[in-house]
Amino acid sequence: MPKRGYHHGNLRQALVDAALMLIEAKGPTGFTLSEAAKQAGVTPAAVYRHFEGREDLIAEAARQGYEIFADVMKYAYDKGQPSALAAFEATGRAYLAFARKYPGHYIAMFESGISVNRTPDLAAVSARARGVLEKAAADLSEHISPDKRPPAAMFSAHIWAMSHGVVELFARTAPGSQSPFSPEDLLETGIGIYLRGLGLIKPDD
Amino acid sequence: MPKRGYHHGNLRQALVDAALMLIEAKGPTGFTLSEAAKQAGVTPAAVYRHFEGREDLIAEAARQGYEIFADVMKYAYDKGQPSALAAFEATGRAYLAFARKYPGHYIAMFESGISVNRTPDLAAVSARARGVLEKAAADLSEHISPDKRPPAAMFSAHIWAMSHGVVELFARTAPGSQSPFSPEDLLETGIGIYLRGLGLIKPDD
DNA sequence: TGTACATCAGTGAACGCGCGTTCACTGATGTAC
DNA sequence: TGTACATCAGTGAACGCGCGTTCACTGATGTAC
Repeated sequence: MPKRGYHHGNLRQALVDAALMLIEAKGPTGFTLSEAAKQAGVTPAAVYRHFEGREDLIAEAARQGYEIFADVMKYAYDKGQPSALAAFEATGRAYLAFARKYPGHYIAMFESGISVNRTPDLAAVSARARGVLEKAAADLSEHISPDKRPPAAMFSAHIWAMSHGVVELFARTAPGSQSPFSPEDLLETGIGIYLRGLGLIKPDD
Repeated sequence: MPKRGYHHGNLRQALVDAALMLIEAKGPTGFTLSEAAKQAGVTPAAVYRHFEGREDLIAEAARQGYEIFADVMKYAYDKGQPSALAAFEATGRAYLAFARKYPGHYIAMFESGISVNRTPDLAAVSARARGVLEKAAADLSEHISPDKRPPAAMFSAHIWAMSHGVVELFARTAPGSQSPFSPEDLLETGIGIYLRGLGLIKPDD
């Protein structure tokens, strides 16, 4: 911690970080402006130099989350190239890894109730994230014979839903309490079975 | 609305109903004891004749939700008999139907942050609900050759996760805004592809 | 290099609010005789 | 059938609390000359 005089130096980001910690620790409900300010070593009123209010601060936390999320997904996608299948599976793993590594961001993004259409910024970055997943799905979709190919947006939605469901139901609780399987295993096998259903993995592989 | 004297008559249930309405309308955060009391036409203090406090009231709402949920799932399961496949698919549809029809209960159960282990009652009824899904999965699992059969608890978890994900991501927003597919279609096709992956549906069906 | 001044980022006191909860109370209901 | 009394379900006033937000302010910083 650098010495701190009257001026903070980087209060804006310090507040976002504090908000993320609080959200992670106590849920989006538990987060309060005052506490975030206190944790950043500053009066509640100081927050208003940098944000319009409580909601605005959460939105910024979510925005940064989407930014990281989109990057992470893109990186996984690229790494899986040139195999469409490998790229797709990698994004699935990346989803869960993101939720685990950035729980505060994840909660701000998906559980805080802030709308993705709150600001153009937020809408843009969330669209970018969704775009990566849909691109991965579209690539993969090329390998399915056209007559039995579901829309790419549909199966990217399936995978997104399963990933989100695994996070919410099985990755959030005390380890091992909810289910005998790790979230990673659950998602890996789930996606595997699903892809087999699409004929993209050999039945006996 | 029956006439109301000094005594309410059925305040306990009236409070639960008010809580459900409020939760549905404003999320688990928006719900307050005082407002629920007001909506039931009663002083906030009266709540304490029937509940230990705010949390206790939410827990009761969740408990009633699990009760309905378990019944609904069981009914769907029974209706699908004697076909294990039909029974399983019916429970999937019932899941989504429940989330749609009882949004307040659903939120109280899965998004309010109350622990299922809060009381023995709550734990029991939630276990009953999960039991139905696992039974349906176990039945179905009989039709998979033993050497390539995943644990029943695992694929019931897969389906639960996908169902929950569909509800959270696609069934909660303004109709049609989030996705070009209806949640029902999404879940139906998703489960279909998944079951095909397990070899339980013919590849070209 | 030194000084005057504009700009900016924080303070701290105050606000009104609605919350959950408590308490002594009172009005209504039901039951024993 | 009537009366006394116990029980119960509500009232209403009060509480302390922490919240988000506002305001006039002041201390620190940077820049023009």
